[in-house]
Amino acid sequence: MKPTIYDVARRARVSTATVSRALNGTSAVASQTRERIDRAVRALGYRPNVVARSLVTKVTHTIALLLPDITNPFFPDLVKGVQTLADERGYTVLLCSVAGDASREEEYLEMLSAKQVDGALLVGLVCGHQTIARFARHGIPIVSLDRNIDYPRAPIVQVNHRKGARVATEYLLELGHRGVAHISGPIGLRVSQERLAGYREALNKAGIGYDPGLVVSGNFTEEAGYTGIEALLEAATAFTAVFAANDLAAIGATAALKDRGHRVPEDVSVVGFDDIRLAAYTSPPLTTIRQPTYEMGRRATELLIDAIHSRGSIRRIQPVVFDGELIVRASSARLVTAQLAGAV
Amino acid sequence: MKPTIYDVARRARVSTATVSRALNGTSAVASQTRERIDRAVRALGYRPNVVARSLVTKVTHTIALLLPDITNPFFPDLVKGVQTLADERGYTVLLCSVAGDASREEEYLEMLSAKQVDGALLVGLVCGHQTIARFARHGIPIVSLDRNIDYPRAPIVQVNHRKGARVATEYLLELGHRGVAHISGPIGLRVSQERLAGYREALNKAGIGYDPGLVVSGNFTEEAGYTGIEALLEAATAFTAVFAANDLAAIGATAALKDRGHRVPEDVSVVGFDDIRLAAYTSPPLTTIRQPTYEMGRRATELLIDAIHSRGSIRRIQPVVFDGELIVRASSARLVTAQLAGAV
DNA sequence: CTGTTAGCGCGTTCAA
DNA sequence: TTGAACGCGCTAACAG
Repeated sequence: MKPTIYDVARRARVSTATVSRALNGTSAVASQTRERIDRAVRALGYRPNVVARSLVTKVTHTIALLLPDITNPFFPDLVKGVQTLADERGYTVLLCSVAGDASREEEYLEMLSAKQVDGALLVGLVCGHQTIARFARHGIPIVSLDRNIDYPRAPIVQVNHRKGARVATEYLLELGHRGVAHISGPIGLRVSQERLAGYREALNKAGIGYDPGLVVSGNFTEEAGYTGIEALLEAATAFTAVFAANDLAAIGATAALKDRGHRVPEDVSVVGFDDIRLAAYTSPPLTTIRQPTYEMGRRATELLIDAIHSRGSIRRIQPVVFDGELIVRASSARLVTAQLAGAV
Repeated sequence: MKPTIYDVARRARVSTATVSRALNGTSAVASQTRERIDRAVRALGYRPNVVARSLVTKVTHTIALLLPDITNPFFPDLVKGVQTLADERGYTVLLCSVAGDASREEEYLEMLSAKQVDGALLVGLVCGHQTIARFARHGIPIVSLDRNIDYPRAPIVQVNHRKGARVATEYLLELGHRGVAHISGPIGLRVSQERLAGYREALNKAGIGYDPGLVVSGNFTEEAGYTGIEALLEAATAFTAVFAANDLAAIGATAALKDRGHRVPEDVSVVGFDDIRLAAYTSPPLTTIRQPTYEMGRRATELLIDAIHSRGSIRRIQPVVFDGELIVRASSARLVTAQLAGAV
């Protein structure tokens, strides 16, 4: 049987209250008493039962991290950031993959409330605002990452998708490209809309009219990038560059272009978004917008833990927004006149 | 305030014991009583406090997953497998990144015991056997993934590294290569040793003497692959192929070869190990040995949960070993005679 | 500085 | 089929 605080108390000839005080530093304990207790603890190999402790203190030192799918290359770095900061602050993290399924998200949220987690980090959830609000009303602090939510007291951390997309598109424009296609994410997602908006802003500023025929929507997968290019090629509107809403789609797009006999970047330039690890190693290496995912994970967790400690006394916080950074690699190149004739 | 079982009992005009029985199906309750309880539960939005429940039942329905570093591309799929099965069985997973640091591993193990997790999945830990044994003696079931441990009652899941390495090397040999270099992992790790052993077995079977000058050790990183090739080139022992102990190293090796003006695979063939997602997209796409990581995660978790349910009545289980699968891509090619002259 | 006494929210005897 | 009473292991008053 594992020793309890009672065993320690008996061995050290004190009350359990004193043991508790010695262990938690709650109030002063005579140094000789403390020593007797320490000895007893060591002799018995005693470790406080945190479940019992949580029952009375109401804190579990556990935070939940909800995200769609850990295998999305965008997430591991984020998780590491969360993990690292949680660790520094003495928290432990419960990982929940919700698979982009609203009902699963809701189930998990309910369970977390039952599990008495101290806080939750919500990444890219798709469930309705009221689901989140209901959860938050349980009194559990939340931080939303990469997703706007209505709940007023929840800090939000996100990247400036619009600006990143604009920078990417402007870069392509500066290289001389005029026919710039875009493979967007799911049209329902704010992220997709923002990136599309950034793309349009850049075109606008350059005095180039927006051509819906140059935009296809996908779902952030390689397949979507591939079929997106196919659709674009069918549509027959000429283009010499494509800005994909994420790296995976850009990679699929590159594959499709190659399969159709177009060289990247000689015939068509490709730019992605995210700078997943893979991006540096594709053929050709992918020009993209880097998201500081590790840092975002850290920052979001920091906000969450701060919120936990300030127990409700949180004023509405300004969203923390990170800027993406253009990483130029070999998948993009300056437009040359010969290229125009062969524009696809 | 969140409603407790007492609130439900009062509202349904029964005792808390009856509410408990109705909720858990522990023993029969009259259908009309049950209905009153159900109504009360819904009206109050009651959810049992699992912390309190755990204190008495001693089970938390939580398992811990300890691994070195989630950003290692080898892990996300594994985590997903774990996650998926845990979910199916009603378990939740606590993620712990131990960073390949033995003392951190030990700290975590202690904490997990205090947190009363029901079981732990240990992946690639580096701490001593006695540390694990001490933890296991707390009565917490463990499953070791990709790491042998002495503790007799712990199931082990692993891939046949030796066989995979042998298959990879044999493949290179079949392509006609004779000078096959190897970039190993840290020499202290069993994984590294096994893969090295597989490499040697293949050479042996082909009647090729083992040349220590063709083997350099790294640490499974791209950098290690890069510097490994540099060292190999300095050493001046000619080779036309290299088998890297993992994909990351293979990618680094490829980069180094290219930087030195050698073409892959025309001048040197490269084969990796793991088949991380990235492998299909490098330039050239990497030939490698695929590990069924998702399936391994599932299986390991299944074993763990079975162990939890059979509470100690577990006999020593045979290790579950998965075979790797050779995935041929463009980084490897048949040796041509012209190549021999230019062997590096 | 220390001990006594109450709970925290549940599951689980033991009677009825 | 139900309720009263107790205990899980711990922290938090309140005295002394």
